[in-house]
Amino acid sequence: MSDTKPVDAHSPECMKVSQVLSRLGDKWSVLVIMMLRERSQRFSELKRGIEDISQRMLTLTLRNLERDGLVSRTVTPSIPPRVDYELTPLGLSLAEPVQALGMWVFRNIGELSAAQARYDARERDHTSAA
Amino acid sequence: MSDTKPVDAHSPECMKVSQVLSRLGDKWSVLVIMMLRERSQRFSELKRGIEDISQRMLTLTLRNLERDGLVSRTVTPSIPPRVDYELTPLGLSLAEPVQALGMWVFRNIGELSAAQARYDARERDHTSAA
DNA sequence: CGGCATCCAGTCCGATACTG
DNA sequence: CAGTATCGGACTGGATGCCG
Repeated sequence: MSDTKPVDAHSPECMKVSQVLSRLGDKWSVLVIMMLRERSQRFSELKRGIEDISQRMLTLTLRNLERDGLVSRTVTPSIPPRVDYELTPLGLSLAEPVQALGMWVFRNIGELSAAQARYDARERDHTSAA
Repeated sequence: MSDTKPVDAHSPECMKVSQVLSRLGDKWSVLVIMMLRERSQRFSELKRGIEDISQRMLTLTLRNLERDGLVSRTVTPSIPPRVDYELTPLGLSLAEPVQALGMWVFRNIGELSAAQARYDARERDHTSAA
């Protein structure tokens, strides 16, 4: 890219980037993507895999991902019904940069936590030094 | 990479990843990071650069980034006061994977929009076919 | 100029209950 | 098993006004 003048926050492109970023930033999307990266899974597998996600939020998250074309939904009309979710090629390709970001965080957890601790400590000083 | 068993959603690492992701997912953080990627900037430069950000949100966003050690804040006690913000090395290194993600979105805007349009069209059918 | 405090609307998300 | 509907609390983000 090498955009020398980088941010035109109003271009449709930037809007889309924000949009995707806020999807990824929601509470569960990335977790779901990461779970599906390995293999397609049923609704209840995902639910168990993530544990403290509510049924409602899992449904909503999957719908959103589906809408973005990142996840596909396959209904098998048996009894009981069975629904499998899997990453589309698009979703799979997204998983890569997401993973890269995850690795960055992983590498820098220490720095991050230290910075936060420092900041909070300074905060406390200011507040208590009244 | 090549983690065969990827998601332990309850590990402190994953919590941190989520945390950072939701910071990036908030409305303005990425925009600010991208603006600072080029050069350090004053509060009002950032404000003008992003335009429809409110003063309040710019302040909050910067505080959060500062807390995470991604941005440093330099006060010059002149009159009128002057405050410069710049990416720390940590923030700069974060900008890379973020940029990668941005590029992914950029490359896939078409797919994304198409998928959304398709989904929404199907939605409308279902709803109107009542 | 930079920033905090207040107030308020909109949204997100969890708990619960019900359906095919 | 998978999903929808409803409600209520918490949080996010915008507008405004005041302060150093």
